[in-house]
This record gives sequence, structure tokens and C-alpha cells, in this order.
Amino acid sequence: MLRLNRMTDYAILVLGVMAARPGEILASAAIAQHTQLNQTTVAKVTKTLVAAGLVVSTRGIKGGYYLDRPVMNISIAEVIEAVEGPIALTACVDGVEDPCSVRNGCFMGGNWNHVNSAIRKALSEVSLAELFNPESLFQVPTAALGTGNTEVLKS
Amino acid sequence: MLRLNRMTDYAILVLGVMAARPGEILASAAIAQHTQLNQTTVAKVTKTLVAAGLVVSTRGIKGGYYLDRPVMNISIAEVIEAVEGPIALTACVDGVEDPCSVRNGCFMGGNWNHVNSAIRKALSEVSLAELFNPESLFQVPTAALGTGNTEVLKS
DNA sequence: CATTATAGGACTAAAATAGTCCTGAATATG
DNA sequence: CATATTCAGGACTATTTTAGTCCTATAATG
Repeated sequence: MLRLNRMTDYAILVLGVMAARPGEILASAAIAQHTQLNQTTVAKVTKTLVAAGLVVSTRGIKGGYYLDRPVMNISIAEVIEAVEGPIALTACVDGVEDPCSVRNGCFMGGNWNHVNSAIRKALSEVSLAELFNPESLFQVPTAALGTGNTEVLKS
Repeated sequence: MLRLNRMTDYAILVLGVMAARPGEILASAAIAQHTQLNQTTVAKVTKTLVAAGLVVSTRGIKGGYYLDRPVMNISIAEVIEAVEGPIALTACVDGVEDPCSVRNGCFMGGNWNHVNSAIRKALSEVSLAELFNPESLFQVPTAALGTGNTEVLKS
């Protein structure tokens, strides 16, 4: 399974909470409450999102976080890249000292890039707004939000 | 990074070696030699590939493995699914006892399936033949094959 | 029927990830 | 302008996942 790591999950949850409360400045404690995650974990995630420019922070007593732009304009690709780094599938052992230690001829011709860009494109074309349940976003702005659920696509 | 695990890497290498030697029955020892992987590791990979129906095995003194069909007809999606299971990105913590423990309303509407099918489609449309360097496959049928190299797609 | 090779599962080791903690810097409020 | 509050950033530890190894059973060949 090509799975997202848990931090990316959390990031999406956090962004969902923010999306449901446009205009509000949410401290990490508040986000923790809404997402039911530990505050320290939330803090870790939000720091990443700020660094990536998806979220804006203010410090001080009334400080907290808010979305830099509407979720409609944030693609899933951006979130994944913010948390996990560049979107790419790597083939071959990438930690090897010498990238191509046996160099009698690599039979991969850099063609992974085709695959990588196809995947990135697919992820770029879905916004967070599409991912979130529109009804929930519009109708349940203040209710506690729970964790989502994913149906696995069978082969 | 949405990365393939190492076993999938190995699987692709192994399939590459087989693709370069159509008609031959390769024992795991031979494959190990060509890929420069440990034989036990190769054995683990080939078992998986056999189970997935991508590779055929025969036992006994002249036993070994060979491709069930030309690499042109094997998609990357199949290889990934064989080794890693169904292709899907999971959001939300999937190990939680109760999938949606806080159920005041999940704001994900199962929309991950759109994402998942988009990715699966992208991976289904690329065959192993396209991934492998065509020149190497045609011109270097008996030379030792090395590990490949992946260029990461920058954001 | 002995030898060689795969099948399948269990177990151990290694690596990646998640979670925690600490110290420092910015800002609203009285 | 002192203080409480909140974010920033990094280091460290624990956990989980993944990779690698090993053992016993089964099948085929000469």
C-alpha cells in the first residue's frame, strides 16, 4: 500500500478543522481539542504547515493559526509535499553509497519520471475542498469533528 | 515522499532480469547473481511474484522462475499491488479500534476514493516495458545488470 | 531415492516514523 | 514594562514498520 504517513493524516485533519472555522485564529490547544490529537502532535504538524506556507501563525496571548487561503485552492499534492517532501516513487535502493554501484548498464532509463509526474498530476488536481465532505463543511461549523475513514480500493 | 518500499524495488529489478532473458528458467541463485541481491531476499521476492501470478515457478533440479507474460503486459500497478497490497492512500489513523471514534460527523465523505482511483489509473497506464530502458533490454541481454537510479521530482 | 530447487511460515534485526521534551522568541494585556 | 501565553525549532526517545534470516516441508529430475 502506498500509504500516507500518519503526520499527513493529521495535517489533513488539522486543515479540515481550520477550513470549518474560516476567520478564526485557532491555538494548537484548540485544534487539539477539535481533532482529538495531542497538543504536541498538533504543534508539530502546524509548524510544518506554516513552514510550507499553507497556514499562517501569530504568537502571543491570542495567537494561533489560520489558513492562508481557502481550501479550494489547496491541492492534496501541496499537503503531501509539505509534510512528506517531494512526491515521487523511488525505485532501486536510494541509500546506496554509489547510486549505481554495478554499472554494467542500468536498465532503467530515468523513466520513473513519467510515473512520478503522472502521480503528481493526479494529486494536484484534487483540492482539499473536494476531499472534505462539503455538507460537513457547510453545516457543522462548530461541532466537534471526528477522524475520517478511508475505503481501500481493492485491486 | 510517497515511496515504494525496498521489496517493490527488488521486485522490479528481478522482473527486469527475467525480461532480459525471455524463455530462460532462472533459479533464485541465478537471479541473485544478476541483481546482486542476497539469494534469500530474491527468494522472498519471487515467492510474492509467483503468488501474484506475475511469475511462474517450477521446482526440482532444473527449477526456477520465468515471466508469465511479456513485461509489456505487466503494469507497474500490478507489481506494486503484488508486493505492497492494494494501491491506496489512507487518510486518518487506520489502526484505530473504532474507525470513527468521534462520530459527531466525519468531514471526509469517502472522497479519498477519487484520489485513489486517479493514482491507480496513473500507475496502470505504465507498463514495465516502458519503465525499463529499451536499449538495455535489447542490447545487453547477458551482461550483468546493475541497480537503477531515480531522479526525484522536485516540487 | 538422493539431490536440487521452490513454498510457506516464524522469527530477529534494522530502519523509519511518531511522539515527547526542552529552550528560546514574539506578542497581547493589565 | 512585566508577565502570561503562544509559537519556533531542534534534540532525543519510543514505537512501529520493514527488511532480512532461518527452518521445515514439498515437488521435480535423473
